[in-house]
Amino acid sequence: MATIKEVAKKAGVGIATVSRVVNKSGYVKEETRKKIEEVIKEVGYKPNEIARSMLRQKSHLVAFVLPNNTHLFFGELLYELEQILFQDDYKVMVCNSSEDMKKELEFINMLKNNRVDSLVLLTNNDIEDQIDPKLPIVSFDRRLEGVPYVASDNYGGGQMAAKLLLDAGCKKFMFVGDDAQGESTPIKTEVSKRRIGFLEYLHQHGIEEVVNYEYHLGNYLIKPEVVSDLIKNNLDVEGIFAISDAVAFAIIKELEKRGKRVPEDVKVIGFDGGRSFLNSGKRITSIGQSPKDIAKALRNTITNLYEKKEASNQIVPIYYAKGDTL
Amino acid sequence: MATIKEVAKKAGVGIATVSRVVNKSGYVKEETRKKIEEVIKEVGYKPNEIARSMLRQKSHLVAFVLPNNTHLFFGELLYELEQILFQDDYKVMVCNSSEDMKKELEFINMLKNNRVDSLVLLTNNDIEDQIDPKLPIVSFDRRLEGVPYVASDNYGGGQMAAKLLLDAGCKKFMFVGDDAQGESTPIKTEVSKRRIGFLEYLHQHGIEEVVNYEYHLGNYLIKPEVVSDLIKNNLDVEGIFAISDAVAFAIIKELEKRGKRVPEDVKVIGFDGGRSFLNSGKRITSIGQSPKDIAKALRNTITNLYEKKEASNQIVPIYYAKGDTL
DNA sequence: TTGTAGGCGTTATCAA
DNA sequence: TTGATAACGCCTACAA
Repeated sequence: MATIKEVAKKAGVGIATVSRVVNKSGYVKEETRKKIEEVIKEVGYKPNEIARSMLRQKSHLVAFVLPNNTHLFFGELLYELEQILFQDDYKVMVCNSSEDMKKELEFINMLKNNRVDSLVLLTNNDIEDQIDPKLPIVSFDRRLEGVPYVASDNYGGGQMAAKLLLDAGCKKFMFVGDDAQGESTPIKTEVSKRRIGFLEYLHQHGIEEVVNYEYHLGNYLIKPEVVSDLIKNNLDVEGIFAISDAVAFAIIKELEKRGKRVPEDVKVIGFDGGRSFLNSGKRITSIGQSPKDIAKALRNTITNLYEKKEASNQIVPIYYAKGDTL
Repeated sequence: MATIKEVAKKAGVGIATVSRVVNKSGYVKEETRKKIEEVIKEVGYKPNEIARSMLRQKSHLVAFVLPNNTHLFFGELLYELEQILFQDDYKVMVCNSSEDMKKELEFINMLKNNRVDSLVLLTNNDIEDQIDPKLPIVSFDRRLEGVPYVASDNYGGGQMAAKLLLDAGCKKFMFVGDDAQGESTPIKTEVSKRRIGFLEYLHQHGIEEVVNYEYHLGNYLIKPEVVSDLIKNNLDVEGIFAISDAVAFAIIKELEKRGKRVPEDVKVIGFDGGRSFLNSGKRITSIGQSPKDIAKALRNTITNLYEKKEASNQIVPIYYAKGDTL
């Protein structure tokens, strides 16, 4: 790779002049510019971004630490984030933690060394006290002391689900989720607010008794046996809100296996937007999160953090994704 | 961020000594080492990887240019590649081109500037003559003049599909794919070999007449009308090989809509491994590609390219992914 | 309008 | 055993 020095020598000028041409800064005689541009084209010179990074103390790199980019919603988020940051000339490093906290910390460390401009963190681990709030971290769907965050309007989504089921005439309700609120871990992700919004809305509308099923967090999967038992023991439920489309899907399958019709006998609402299960025949009615809007919010938060040195949190609106299960 | 200089000053030594401690190179008196290590911990010093990159002329960065990381198979490949390169301390930059050739070229350019150690390219565009073979590029499922490549054994996969359908007793066959061999574009991706392997195997076994349907490439999607017409006009076909699970899925749905039973009346084989359609009720029988093995092959090719300065191509074995449609 | 020189944070070489 | 010092490639005062 040609360097600025070689270009300068070949053009018979000083490196500063070449730099001026490359960066279109300062005055350069037209003739000199022409000459230099010729040489640049000839040798295929491109400024070395690493050297620039060092000088500017800015790498134009953003890291995205997430559990797994093959999870559809996370993948979408990665995609949109990359797309939007591309416009600002940022590159995105993917960092799959596979939910492993040790790996998350390793990433955070590596990134510190790499002087990444910003790190977007998506984690469910008990990592809070290991994070230095001075690092340029932005968290998604999770509040961490001193770290700016972006989250979907999970609470509003829970309320919306409750309202929809209520308006559809349901009398008996159930929530199913793995947000692990409470006992097993001290973690409280923003996702828990789906449950809270749902329950509170129902309470406010006179519904006291709601089946609230909470299973252990892990890989975003729910075990078939668990679903089976759950449905078997609650065959009188008419409206179900599941914490994700994946859980909703599992529930619907089980309901149908037991002879219940969806949505005639039981109505089911998922969360994420229903895009994951387009192949399942039935489109899941869902509370949608927009990866694109979230990506935009993340971009803004990153920019704020970097340019204005101030934290700014953002709640991204959710939307009603009509499907066939309500 | 503390620098080596600050550490040196604080420890009352020269920077070279600190460097020796950090890199465990050269001799350092035990006492000095202790002192320096203390200071390092105290100020939280981490060597700046950017400065190191500049000196070493190596960035420890690999870029993966692909159409879209939300496409399941590509997402899996990204995931596995990231996992495997993580072991070697490489970071992976995602570069979604959205099939846009201009963007692909922009990425390649950016990466040149960023002195990325290697770039994995996955493209279906007519990009061949715009690529400088001197760049550290590794191509997946596509041969480009002078560029080392990794590909699945697409030809073998086509043969395997043919054998399976033949062994299952099918008499009349069809291939459906968007590999766009021929007319509309000069591109010939490795994926075309699925078709070729399939057809050649059948010919070799005395089957002359095979319905060979080729639709236009674009977004890896097949239009419902196209599938509908296709099936309507070929209701006597008994064995179908689709270029991807997505196409296979569309075909199966259409077949069932028209009262054909799968696999009783018509047998269908897809390509990719059937993982994308686990929710569709029926598991698609498929020729599987292993993202993990491909990632390993890519890693090896990258390493070869970098360390031995020589190109080495690799064909990754496919496997039989048994499902319900054969 | 142009060139020289200093510095970004490291590592490696060479004296001391 | 240790410490200056010269790179790595670039940008930006400051001088000329």
